[in-house]
Amino acid sequence: MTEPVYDQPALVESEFLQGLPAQDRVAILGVAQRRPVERDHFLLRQGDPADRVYLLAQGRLRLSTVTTDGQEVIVRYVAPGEGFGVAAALKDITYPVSIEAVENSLVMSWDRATFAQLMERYPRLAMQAMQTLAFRMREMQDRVRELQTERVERRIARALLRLVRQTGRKVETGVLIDLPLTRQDLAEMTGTTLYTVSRVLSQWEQAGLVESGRERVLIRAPHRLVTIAEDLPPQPTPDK
Amino acid sequence: MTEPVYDQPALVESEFLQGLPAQDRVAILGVAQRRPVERDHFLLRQGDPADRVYLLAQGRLRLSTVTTDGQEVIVRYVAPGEGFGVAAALKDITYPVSIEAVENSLVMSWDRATFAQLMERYPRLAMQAMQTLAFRMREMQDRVRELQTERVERRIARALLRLVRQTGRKVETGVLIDLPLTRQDLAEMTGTTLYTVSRVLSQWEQAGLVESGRERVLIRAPHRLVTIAEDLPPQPTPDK
DNA sequence: CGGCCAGTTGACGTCTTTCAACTTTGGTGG
DNA sequence: CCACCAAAGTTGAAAGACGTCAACTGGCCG
Repeated sequence: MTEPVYDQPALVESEFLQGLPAQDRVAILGVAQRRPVERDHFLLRQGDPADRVYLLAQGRLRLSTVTTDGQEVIVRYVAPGEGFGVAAALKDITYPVSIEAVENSLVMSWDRATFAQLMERYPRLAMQAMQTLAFRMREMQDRVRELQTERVERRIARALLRLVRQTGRKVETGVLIDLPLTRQDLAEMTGTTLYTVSRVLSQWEQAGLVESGRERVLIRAPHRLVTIAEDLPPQPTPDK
Repeated sequence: MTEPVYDQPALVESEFLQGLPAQDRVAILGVAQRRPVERDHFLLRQGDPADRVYLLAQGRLRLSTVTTDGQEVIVRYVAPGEGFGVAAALKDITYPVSIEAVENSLVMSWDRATFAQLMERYPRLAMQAMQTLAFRMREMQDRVRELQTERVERRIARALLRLVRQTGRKVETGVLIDLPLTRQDLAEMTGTTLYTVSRVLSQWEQAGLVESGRERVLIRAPHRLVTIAEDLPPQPTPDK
């Protein structure tokens, strides 16, 4: 994992470098700093000076904040090809999240000044950064709406479906969320407790919706999960 | 309110035009469309095609979404000098929020293509737009954290303090939130019900913290509200 | 003057958390 | 290779925060 990084599919198809000709992509990636981060290690901690813009080349990261009284909140998982730290490097003095690798990962990064120059030189890059920010903004807004209006069960369903989209891997019996994922993690994503997550998953397991074990969730019936997430009429039983 | 708009303090100090020389500001504002929106009227509705970028010159707006089952969520209030619709016009086909004037207002706007040209011509404008997005992003993240980890009372305290910062007006007995604000509005900002808001405000009124009436909230002891919002040691409780 | 809208408050229900005790799983070292 | 241990998960019971429903008050405006 040392040489051929520039033409990895994750980087070529990356939202981050979208719309840029191959030669510009190479130029931009060429001046990036590269750094491997091992599983369970932190790339940086909440409160560190926000001086770099990042792009994930390989692996998987988790961004989380911890409140003053110690409660953790998972802000999001980062997949290969996604940028992160853009907003912070642009606006803040320190990063508002801690960043941990949940798989062995490789991150590319530019310091703030370099990235500013790059954006100036490649306006397309600036445009992309902006669109990404706009997109994340929208996601956050949706999450606020969810938290304000929806019950726990539905929020968990949505969280799982998001994970399926981002890191789902098809297997014979369904879609596996290809990530070590504890009850606690799900709780921190949805604003509930690990106990409630455990109860909900148990119930779904009974119903044949999912199959879950230690740090592992397999979705057996994604469409039924969707009906829970969207409050559609209960599929198999058309009574009422 | 028809002629001298360009040099209004709200526009000069606007985050939106920050860092631009006066003559560029005039140029940018010069090509803007201007439109008054009367109190209780909608500038646009959730689902309308997102084709314009806006800047509020005067008045006050409320951005809100309504869920499929009819529950409303207030995303934020907009004060003079603030831009809005930037993320949507950049990324989406339709606006994700409805925008209503809570006071008689005047909005400036540019269509998407014009705004793109302006950003190209005045890179500083693009930079500002980006920083604003980054800032909003951070706010949203904070709100998610709040919703996930804090009790209703504290969320209401925080919401009021935010409103104080944005639209507080000093009067003899405290700080008045200078906006028609119902219990329902506060509930939609904090993810609770108007009943709970009413109970909390009543309780605070008993304690001499606030004074509230129909569509009106006056903060008598902001510092004590802060202790509720931040969970500081339960402050030396003076008599009263 | 009547109707309407915002607000208040009690009673009650329920979703979710909290606490505690327990089981299961998987990695590690003897 | 197996036993052990810590971490992850499960589940019952009880408490509590908050939502829901209903009845009521009060101010405002046509």
